[in-house]
Amino acid sequence: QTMARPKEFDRDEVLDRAVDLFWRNGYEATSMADMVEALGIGRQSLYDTFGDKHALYLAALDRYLGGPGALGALPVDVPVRKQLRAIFQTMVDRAVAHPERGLCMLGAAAVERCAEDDEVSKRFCRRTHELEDAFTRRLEQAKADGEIGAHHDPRGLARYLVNALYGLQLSARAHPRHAFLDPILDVTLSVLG
Amino acid sequence: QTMARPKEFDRDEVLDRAVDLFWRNGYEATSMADMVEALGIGRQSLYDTFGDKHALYLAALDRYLGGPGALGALPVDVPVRKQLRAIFQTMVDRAVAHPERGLCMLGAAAVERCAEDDEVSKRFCRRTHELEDAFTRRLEQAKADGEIGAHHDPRGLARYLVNALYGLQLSARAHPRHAFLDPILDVTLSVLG
DNA sequence: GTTATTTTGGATCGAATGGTCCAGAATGGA
DNA sequence: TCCATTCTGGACCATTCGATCCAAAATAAC
Repeated sequence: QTMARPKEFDRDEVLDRAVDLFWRNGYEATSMADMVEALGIGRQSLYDTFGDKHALYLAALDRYLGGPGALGALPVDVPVRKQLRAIFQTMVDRAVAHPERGLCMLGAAAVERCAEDDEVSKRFCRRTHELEDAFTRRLEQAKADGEIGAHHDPRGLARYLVNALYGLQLSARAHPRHAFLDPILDVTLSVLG
Repeated sequence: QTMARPKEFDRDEVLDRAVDLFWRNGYEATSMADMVEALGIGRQSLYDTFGDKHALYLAALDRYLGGPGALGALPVDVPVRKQLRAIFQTMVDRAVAHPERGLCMLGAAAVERCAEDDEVSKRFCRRTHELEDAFTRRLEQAKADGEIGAHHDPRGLARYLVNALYGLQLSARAHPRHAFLDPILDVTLSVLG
């Protein structure tokens, strides 16, 4: 077989720009014309590479989930309070640094499209679960190590933390400033005692 | 002047249906054709009464804010813990009862349109402030009454509560079930001591 | 060099969009 | 009764949407 003409663009590079655009403007508000312009590739190349708009959106969402939205590891050799504080602080820092895009592309996707898009819904539920499980495991370890009191319920605590993290998504949109968001973290993490 | 032919529909009734549609599908995903069909009035009547789509959206949003999304009073003669628990529980109950529409129309509006719509942004910031102030005032009173410990910071606590409330918006979308959401409330409210 | 295959981007498609026009129906005042 | 005014709903408009077509350019295998 012949290899013919090679692509003139890098797929992942283009996808990153698509992530940025969808992240900032959402699905419906982003037209394929906007995409062609922002991606800097031809219309036909775009359709050939990614399929239709919906497929491009899912590809961008998955790229986000494996990149900026990736689930960091939770090593057990770090004090749990410091660790959780760092995770939350990172989220706040990102929200303050990029107020124009929401805190989390997946969260925005869930709000906009969960009702009409099972693929988005599936990813959102899956990621919510992963997040909850990661927190739960870490908190169980912390409980076993005596880092947190024995009266704590790791699973409930984990859900609580995920909920707080989700709350930051909206709080950050109202006030993307450290002076507003940091005190929320203090109270949120104070339940660990 | 003559009065001519009276309208055949009730403005608020129609607006309620518009709220329901925008609430469920968002702004971009709702077409004016959908609106005409769902509202049961003629296209021209719709435009004559509310102006264009954007104006209709803002009218619906304001109707929501004065109706289902209205800020309840926070009387000081009710135990503050029971009061807050009731507020949060009401939100959860509503989310469980209507999983197809998000927890709060304003929250969805903020996520979808804040970046490109100053009017929406303004309403979201204003309401966030109102909510925070209402909680703050109630918590200050509770502190003065000795209902909560003297070490608490009412303002920080209020922001924390608003953040938790916002978090429910997303948590409820992932799992609109009491078994999942109720434990979150327990932990959230446990910071009051 | 020739050829087969692929990329590329402009042209273009039908459908859907938000919005307007207009003729006719319905009403209250004279 | 007649008229002025308003409401109503179908027809209609220009634009934009997502998506496709097609001819020209570019490349690897032969």
